[in-house]
Amino acid sequence: MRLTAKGRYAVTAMLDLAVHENEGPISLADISRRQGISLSYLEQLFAKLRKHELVNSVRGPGGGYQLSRAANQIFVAEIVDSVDENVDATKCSGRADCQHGEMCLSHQLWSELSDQIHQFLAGIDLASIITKREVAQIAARQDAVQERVQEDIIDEIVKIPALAEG
Amino acid sequence: MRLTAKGRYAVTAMLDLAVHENEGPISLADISRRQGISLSYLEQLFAKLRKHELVNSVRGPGGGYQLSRAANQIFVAEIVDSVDENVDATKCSGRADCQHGEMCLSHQLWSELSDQIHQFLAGIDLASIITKREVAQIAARQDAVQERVQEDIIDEIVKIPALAEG
DNA sequence: ATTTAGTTGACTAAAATAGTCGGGAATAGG
DNA sequence: CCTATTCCCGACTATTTTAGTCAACTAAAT
Repeated sequence: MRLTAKGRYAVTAMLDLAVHENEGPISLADISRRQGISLSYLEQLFAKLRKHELVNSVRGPGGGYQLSRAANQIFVAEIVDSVDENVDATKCSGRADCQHGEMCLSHQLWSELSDQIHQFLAGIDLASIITKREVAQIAARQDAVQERVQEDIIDEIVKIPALAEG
Repeated sequence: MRLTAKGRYAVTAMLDLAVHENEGPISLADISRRQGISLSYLEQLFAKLRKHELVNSVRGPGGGYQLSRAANQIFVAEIVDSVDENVDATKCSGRADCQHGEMCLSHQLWSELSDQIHQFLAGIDLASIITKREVAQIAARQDAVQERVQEDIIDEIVKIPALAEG
């Protein structure tokens, strides 16, 4: 899972499409003007978004792009994955350094964390970002989860005898 | 919030420190060997981690680095922020394109999403990553949250009359 | 036909990434 | 004191990614 300006551009552009969903096809020129992203760069990004079937294209005058599905069925993780061409560098397949058992530990740990982040973004759709209240609700739930996690961690810590004296 | 290989290296190295927490100072040479990250690159990363007071250094033979706090008090978001030198490109301060009200909408939406991701990573500490069971528990709860969100979405969808026929 | 707008591919400037090199300074052990 | 180890620091470099340009082409609407 990678999260760069490229992914931000893609999500921003998709949000622009979602916001203007009921205005027919939206041209890249419009998005370029509104979001301050160069037209040619948008072309590259939308080539990938189209390939991954996140948008439909309409050619000719009055043409442009539309979301391929309802905004609440398009998730942030899909968008980011589409433009990032995940080469997945977290696997240490074939790496000479990564054969001796313990060595892969951190890689594996990161991989798990990475999955968490991906799942998190896979649960956020464009519609929920736009209707701000929903985002706030997700945030509230998220906070609740984290509070519970932290409580549990503290529980575990006090159980460790070695840490009794600090 | 950015998430690149650089941040992964930093988190991986910090996890290595956390795993070997009770073995005294850990040299960068050790981390380099174990994690397959070049020594000089680690030096750059640890210069930043030290500047942000996430690690302490011990010079001389037998020296190395140690976590500055307990592993359960060091959070992934801190590590990533330290090495990424957040220049925060999401704000459209001074941008000529971003003065006309509606234009900033997507930027703002992304900014909120970015905050979500940051909060998510700010709730995950090194210790909880290492004790795998806890990670699994977090994952399970995360799934539960996502299920609820998805259920809610489905609830909303069935309420939309226009979608009754598909 | 002409214009609009997507499609494609090659190319490029600038930045970030990942790493190198070479010298320092602190410190433990002999 | 000397030496090996290790952090510390800055300059330098190769590679990759980012972001963008350019040009030619195809589809469709008027």
